[in-house]
Amino acid sequence: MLSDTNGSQPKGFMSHDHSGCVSAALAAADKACADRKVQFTAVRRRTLEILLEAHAALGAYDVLARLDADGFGAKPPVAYRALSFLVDQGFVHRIERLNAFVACAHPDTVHNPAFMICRACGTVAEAQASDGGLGPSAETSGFQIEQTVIEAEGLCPLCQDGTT
Amino acid sequence: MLSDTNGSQPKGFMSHDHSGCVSAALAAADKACADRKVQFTAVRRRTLEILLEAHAALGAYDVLARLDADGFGAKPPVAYRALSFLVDQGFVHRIERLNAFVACAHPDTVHNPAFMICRACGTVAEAQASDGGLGPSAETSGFQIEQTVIEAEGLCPLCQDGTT
DNA sequence: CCAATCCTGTTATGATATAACATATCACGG
DNA sequence: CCGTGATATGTTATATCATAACAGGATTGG
Repeated sequence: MLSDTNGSQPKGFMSHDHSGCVSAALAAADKACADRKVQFTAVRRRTLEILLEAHAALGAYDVLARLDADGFGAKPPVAYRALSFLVDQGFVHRIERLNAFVACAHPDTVHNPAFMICRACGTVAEAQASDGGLGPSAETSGFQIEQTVIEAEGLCPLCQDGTT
Repeated sequence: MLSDTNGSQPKGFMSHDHSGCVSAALAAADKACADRKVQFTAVRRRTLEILLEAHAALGAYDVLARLDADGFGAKPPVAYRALSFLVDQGFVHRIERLNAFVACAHPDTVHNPAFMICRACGTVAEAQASDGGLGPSAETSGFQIEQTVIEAEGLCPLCQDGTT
């Protein structure tokens, strides 16, 4: 199960002061939605906030439990729809490997995200991606790449000690 | 469903003579298992054969249905165990994006696979991967990469015409 | 040929995700 | 300010993907 509720998780893999970054990210999302004329409704805003606070990848049902606790609906579509909106807007990324969602670390810039997933502690760090070396193969075969998922699994610096 | 004993399914995205490649791959797996002293049992062999014949990514339950039809067990663990063995041995890859499995296109060489997935026809082509450009980020942060999933989604050459 | 190990198949359940529908809210032109 | 079409919410129900735990059977190696 993916869950993590405390308020000071590593970012990248370095600990950092996390106090202001939730509200900053929310404000940025507010602005982006206004610009794009899409509705940043209460569930959506709260869903993003949940992911920002967790500062970790959460499963849809983890998010759902929190939304439920806050008085939003308790049924899966409530969470999936909000998450899907946030992913579409680029505020959140889906981690295929974990069937989980994580708040975007660089919501303001267009980017092709890649992730490093610690198999011991579950922390997910976002990095800038390349095309995964697929460019040449794609060109040779005529495949038209629209999106590339890049997810590395391994051990984060903090887990390289005792952990197997 | 053994519909594809004919000789022209796409490989990569180019059609190719596919007639001998199933038995060749099975023979290679036979040998590899003998070398490694692991049991290449009937379910496992048939599971690999199913994926080779399909020459496409199949879900675990698709594989299971075929195994069932062949008189092997009909319950999920039967398929998941065989698939998990084949993945461990490197004969099959899991496509995270599709929750599906595909026979390895280069079973004899150690490789870091990457995939191109056509969103129109579902065909999956295997290519050689890089680390997805994560090397620098990983080094900076001290993350120790063990494995990288690289899956590109887009349109294969055959689907770039009328298809949405 | 016995025992340890590995493999198979089962029951049962858990975890993830979406379809389809009814109601509510919003955005905006009239 | 009100109607109307588009959008969002919440529900029921169900689909899809995956594994834990156990009993019995096959293999292998002494």
